[in-house]
Amino acid sequence: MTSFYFEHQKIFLAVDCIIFGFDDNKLKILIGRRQMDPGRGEWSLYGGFVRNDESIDEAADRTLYQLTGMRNVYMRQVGAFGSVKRDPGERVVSIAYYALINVKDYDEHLLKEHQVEWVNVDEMPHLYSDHNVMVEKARKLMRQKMHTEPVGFELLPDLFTLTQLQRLYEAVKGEEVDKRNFRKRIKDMDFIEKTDLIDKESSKRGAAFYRFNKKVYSLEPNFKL
Amino acid sequence: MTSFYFEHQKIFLAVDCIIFGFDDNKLKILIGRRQMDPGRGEWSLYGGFVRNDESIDEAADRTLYQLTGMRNVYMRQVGAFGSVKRDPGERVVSIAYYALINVKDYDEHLLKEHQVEWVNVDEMPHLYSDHNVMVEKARKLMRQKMHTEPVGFELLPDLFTLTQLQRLYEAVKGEEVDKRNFRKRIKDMDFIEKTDLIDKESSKRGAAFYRFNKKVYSLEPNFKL
DNA sequence: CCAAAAGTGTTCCGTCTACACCCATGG
DNA sequence: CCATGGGTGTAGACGGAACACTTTTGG
Repeated sequence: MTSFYFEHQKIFLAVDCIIFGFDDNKLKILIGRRQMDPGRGEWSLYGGFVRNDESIDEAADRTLYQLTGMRNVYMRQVGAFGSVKRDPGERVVSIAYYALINVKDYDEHLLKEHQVEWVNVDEMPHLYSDHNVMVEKARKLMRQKMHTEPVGFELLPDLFTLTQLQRLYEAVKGEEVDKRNFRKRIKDMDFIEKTDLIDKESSKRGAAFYRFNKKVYSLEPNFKL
Repeated sequence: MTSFYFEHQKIFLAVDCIIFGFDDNKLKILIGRRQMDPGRGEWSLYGGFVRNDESIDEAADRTLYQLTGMRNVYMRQVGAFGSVKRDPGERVVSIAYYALINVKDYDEHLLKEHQVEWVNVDEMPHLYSDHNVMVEKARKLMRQKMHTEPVGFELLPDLFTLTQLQRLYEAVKGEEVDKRNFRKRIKDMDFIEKTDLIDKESSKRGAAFYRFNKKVYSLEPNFKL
């Protein structure tokens, strides 16, 4: 009965990760020098092959874990990329995923171990194969998501100041936003809670730390920025 | 050198098509009874396997051509679906695509030949495997697209009346829209051109036929509905 | 003559945008 | 004492939503 399948061809299936981080008021992506042929030495996204005993989402999670040691990271599929000649070696179809992580959670040692670096999204070098296309599509999807769902907090520490949050949105949009209008919108969202804690790092006066309250959000999910 | 690849596993890769049509003021999808095991007899999207010598987009085009005999159809990727057990027979990862076609261009004979039917999107039966999930995601993406890019015309004849266009948007949104506001927005878009032709079919008075002018649109692509 | 769809503007309201000054503190 | 970032309200512009009547003609 299953012989039906075997008229057909199997194909290598990979995942590639576009890992976003936010640091120094800039949106960044984790990329590295490819350590294998073909394309050895070229800038590249981090990726891996999909195994037969795991879903594609699991393959993405596993690949991200290999690189960052992090689990339960916010990841979303960007899409499948399947030109015949996209990989110079073999025919490989790749499914791109983007991930949002807090740069501070990332173990610095791993940067060197895996030969990867945080690179500003606006200064992306030429990447291996079709990876630049993946990055652009990921940015587009992520930007959309950021304005309709509270996913930006994945890129920040648990405690953040409103200025940090604003800078994040500016980095994602690629343009400055008005401070008062921004804070007005924040006030309308009860799930962005002011804490008693004060950040003394970034200013002399000190800025209130805020926190995203997931439970409050789930009661009335109305996010708009 | 390429031996690097062969540590890894190959996987069956398929495409599934969500084919949208607009008829009788309803948004419809072309589905059929599965004619093969596993799942024989269940409602299902039309699909096919990706070959090693074609891109995934080409596989989608080819699959659509097999079913409809149509080329150069508007198609967009919905995403990859890759649970381990999504196909009861073998491990198959599938990439879903949605297509927009004009129902009138579709050869009725092919309906019977391939055992497929136009089914109202709001009355979708249970479909094989994860096909219902694919359909929902396709609807969501298509709805978004319809409001920001002039793709609705793919679902209509070359000549259409404003009422037809409005009914289409109502079907996609799932709610009625105001006739005057709708027509006001149309007037702002120079690439939706009134012709001298009159439709006498749908009303006694007769309604002006309009046409989408692709060239005018490309000069100043500002679509919003 | 009437049912059925085509066609046409104005007002209101809520939302978004622009905009400037005082505060607190570390150095 | 001053440089630096934190924090706050209002007015005007704009865009979207609501809304009703006249026209044409086939049957």
